[in-house]
Amino acid sequence: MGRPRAFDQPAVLAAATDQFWRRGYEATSVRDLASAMSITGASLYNAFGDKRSLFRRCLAIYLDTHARRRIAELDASADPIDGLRTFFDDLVEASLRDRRGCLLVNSAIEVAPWDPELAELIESSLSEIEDGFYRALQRLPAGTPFQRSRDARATARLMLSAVVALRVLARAGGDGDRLRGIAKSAVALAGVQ
Amino acid sequence: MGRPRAFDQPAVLAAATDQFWRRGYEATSVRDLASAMSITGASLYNAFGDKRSLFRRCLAIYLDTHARRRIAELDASADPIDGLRTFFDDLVEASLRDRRGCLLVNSAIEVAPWDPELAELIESSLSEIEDGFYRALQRLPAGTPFQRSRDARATARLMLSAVVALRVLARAGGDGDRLRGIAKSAVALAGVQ
DNA sequence: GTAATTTTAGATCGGTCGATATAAAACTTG
DNA sequence: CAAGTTTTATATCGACCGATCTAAAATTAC
Repeated sequence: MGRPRAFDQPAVLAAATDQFWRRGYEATSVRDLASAMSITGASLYNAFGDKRSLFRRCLAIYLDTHARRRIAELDASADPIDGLRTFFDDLVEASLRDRRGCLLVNSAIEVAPWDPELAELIESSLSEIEDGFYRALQRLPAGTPFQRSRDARATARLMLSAVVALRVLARAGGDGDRLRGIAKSAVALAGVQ
Repeated sequence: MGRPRAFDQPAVLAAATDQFWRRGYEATSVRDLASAMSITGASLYNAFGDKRSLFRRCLAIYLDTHARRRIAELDASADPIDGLRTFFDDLVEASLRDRRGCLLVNSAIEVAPWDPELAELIESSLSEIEDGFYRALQRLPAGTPFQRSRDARATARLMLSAVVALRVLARAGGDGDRLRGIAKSAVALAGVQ
């Protein structure tokens, strides 16, 4: 069986993800990655293949541990409006605390135009978020002011926009008031206030 | 006073802008730029200084010729709702036709976190867009359904979100239905439908 | 025409890029 | 312990990075 790996795979993948998340794909060199992961370049190529393959694994892990978790919480909320409010409030808080933005959104701009396979992964993740909002809107009681006036699919798409833009603006250094305004309006789309 | 430049400055700046717009800052090399501008590397450095200075000029020109133009048209519209509808319909059309996204939004993600001076330029441009929406909302007649129920500043911020996200999603290859749904909901924020 | 000035073109600087070759070190299996 | 296998560390590959130097070409002012 040969010599076992000396490093903890999930830990070094998390370190690589952090690099890609902060710096982006192009600006992160293999040496940056190896240094952040505390392994050598040879070990990196040996264990993960080339830079792109490593990025793909990091993005997939990110989507599982960050993006899908929030949607699952929204689905699990007893009241959809409470769920939406929690979703956006948490997202604003997290975005103000951590200015890296969202690896999914960052990659949508930097990677998707040049990598059809990753573009498909990114596209399907965005659809998962949109669909999560759509399900929350469908759960609204029949008498809610929302139902009479708006198209649930189009509204879910504007909520997805709010998520994307929150992450972009937070990464660019936007102040908290703007982010909170976006969140407030996004929740209001569901018909409250 | 010496030999005059052989190239057309606005034209080569437009060519450089296109490179940065399509490929991003990091992935565009000085040789890529010189080739696209049909000048040599030495001429580039001679006329525009280093890569960052050239980028700064390209971004400033982009903001003047693309971003501010749309806001001015919104301000000039007779009916604010018509103006908003035209704004978003045109933006969707342009985004589907041209998948480069928006240099401002792309730069907000790639450049702003690492360049405080450019971050300030980007931030103020985003504010100009937000303020344009705010002015349109303020122009709505007093009896409009919008005025009673929503906060104009927060609504303008969600409209800004729609612009940002439209550009991100278009660059990532999102289909037209999603983009049109965002535009529809964004216009509906003003109280119609 | 001459001198001064500026832009050209091409070569090249040290440094870093992604990726790999080599071989020593470390572990499993028999 | 010995054979076999895999991971390590180091050095290095050719290519490209941003930036600059040199010198020829082109134009001005005098």
